[in-house]
Amino acid sequence: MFFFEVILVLWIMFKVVSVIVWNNSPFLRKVSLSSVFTRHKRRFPRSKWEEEKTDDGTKWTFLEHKGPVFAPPYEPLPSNVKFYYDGKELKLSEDAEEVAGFYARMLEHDYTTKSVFNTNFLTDWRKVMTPEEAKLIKDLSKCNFKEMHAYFQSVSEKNRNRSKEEKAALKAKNEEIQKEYGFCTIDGHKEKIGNFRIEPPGLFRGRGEHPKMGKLKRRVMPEDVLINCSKDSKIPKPPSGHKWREVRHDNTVTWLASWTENVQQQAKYVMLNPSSKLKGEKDWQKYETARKLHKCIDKIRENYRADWKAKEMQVRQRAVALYFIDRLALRAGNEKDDEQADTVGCCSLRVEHIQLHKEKDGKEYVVVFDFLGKDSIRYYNEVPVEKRVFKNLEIFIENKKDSDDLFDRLNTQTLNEHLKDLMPGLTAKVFRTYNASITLQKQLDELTDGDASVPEKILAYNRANRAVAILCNHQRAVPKGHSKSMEALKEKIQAKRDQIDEAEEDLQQASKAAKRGSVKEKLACDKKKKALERLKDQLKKLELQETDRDENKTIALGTSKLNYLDPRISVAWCKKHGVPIEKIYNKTQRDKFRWAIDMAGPDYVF
DNA sequence: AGCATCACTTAGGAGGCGGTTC
DNA sequence: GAACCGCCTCCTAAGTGATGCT
Repeated sequence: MFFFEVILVLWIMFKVVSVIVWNNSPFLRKVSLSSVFTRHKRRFPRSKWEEEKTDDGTKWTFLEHKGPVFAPPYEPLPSNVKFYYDGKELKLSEDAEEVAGFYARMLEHDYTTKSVFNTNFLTDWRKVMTPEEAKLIKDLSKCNFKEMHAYFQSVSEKNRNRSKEEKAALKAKNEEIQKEYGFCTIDGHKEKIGNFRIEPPGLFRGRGEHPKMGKLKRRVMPEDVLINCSKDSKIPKPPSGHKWREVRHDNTVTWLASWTENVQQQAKYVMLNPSSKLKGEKDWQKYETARKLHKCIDKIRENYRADWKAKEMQVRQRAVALYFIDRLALRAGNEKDDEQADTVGCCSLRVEHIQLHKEKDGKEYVVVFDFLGKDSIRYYNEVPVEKRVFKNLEIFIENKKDSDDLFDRLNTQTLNEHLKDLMPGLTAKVFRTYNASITLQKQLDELTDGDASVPEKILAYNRANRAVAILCNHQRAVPKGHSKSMEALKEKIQAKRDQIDEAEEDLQQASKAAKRGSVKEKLACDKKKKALERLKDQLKKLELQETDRDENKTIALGTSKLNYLDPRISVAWCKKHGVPIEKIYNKTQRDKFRWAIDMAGPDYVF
């Protein structure tokens, strides 16, 4: 019976903590009493039924907007810009010309060297041709797009060289559109919309070896578009002569408009900007879930380590997968069909993606991961693991082909179901958020010297950020001309050093003169001292810049900053160390994280 | 149960812009 | 005052995970 008392006490404690956490929500402060009450009711359902009834996933009660902005209509080429087939000039029909233009623009891109891209393009292009055109044009290598390509280049050149007035006029026009279509009214607040422009037609640019690359993404018409808004709002007007596919009033979703894209048959949505309350609240919740994981992570780790010895193979696989997700911040790895690029995450790893080494480079039980993850970004990592993990992996790959699933008894659904039992709201992706944020916090503690200058502190911050980006495998292409710009920087540094040497000699002379000399000479000496100090400061700055830039060349910091790092950690660090928040977050980021900037004091801990 | 669908978050690249440097 | 360069914004693809449907 003691057992039940413990459970009861724990339950009450949990409830009390929930109320405290809930009432600390930055989003609650300006909310009316009635909605607090609604929320309160939602947190304390009297029954399962009432929970379902009240926590019905309502996202808004009023939503009004002007609908999306459509891509401008096609402008035919000037008649002097010609297309040739098999050496002969050919005037294309408008539709065929437009699609040819999509290809012509990409002539210098890598895509046009890929046969999948070219085949898909030709197939789809021929579908929009007139029967005569389609009869003639059967071989892409006989197509000459060069004049079209040159024309587009000249147009963008002209655009770049627009006069000040033209640029200003264009900017004003864009702001006008932004003002009219870029905002909506949701529950009494004016909020920015994220993507209010409908995607223009073009050629599908899948990432990696995508089987659909080069296919035609056709023009979206109002007749394709679903509008979502309040019944009692001003319903957006479709462009004249057109009508919407449907107008609905679904307040259980957050999108304002949607359509289905024709290449992959995927829904696309017009949604709110990250600065909106709706998105901010969701973001805050995400970090609160991750903090909850922090509180029980030790238990969960214990739990999966124990499961490495489980009798059931499914449980063992689950435990090893979870270990990878936790320790290496791997993604869950949903199944994919073969209409997409072949990429994997943890649960979809295949035997061919790992190598087992009993010993490698002096380390025992090393697992080498080598696979393409999201966006076909390569994940390569040599990881020494516990012996038990290693032995399990040996069992998992026994009698399997390279192309077989490593975790054949496991998928993301079963994994997430298990996680839900360990902690409410826990899914595989929470581990990524958790490990990213906790890593930032630990690294900041470790790397920040309280006495250092602000630029040095910022370097420390970037290094902590970088540690997270490496953990999450956030990569980018090496910027064009990186090595060149590094050399230039090195030269600059050398020049600065020479300058300093010179200035030092100068100063020595001046100080000699000052010792015996006049007031004037003393002043001159002081001046030189200051000049030297300035030079040294500049050198330090340059050297910091050098380290920062080189360490960063293949690592993208933005993704983790935007999606994985609890902003309150960064805000607290800034406040604690006197670093202006603008040094860490730009305008967009400050808008997105306003809730955290307002909320976190210097003592916030994740 | 097993899938398809839906909604929403996470992701890197392109291209423009604005600051810096010569 | 032009060239250069890095950063920022926009864009949209590619994930995750819940829910709906058969």
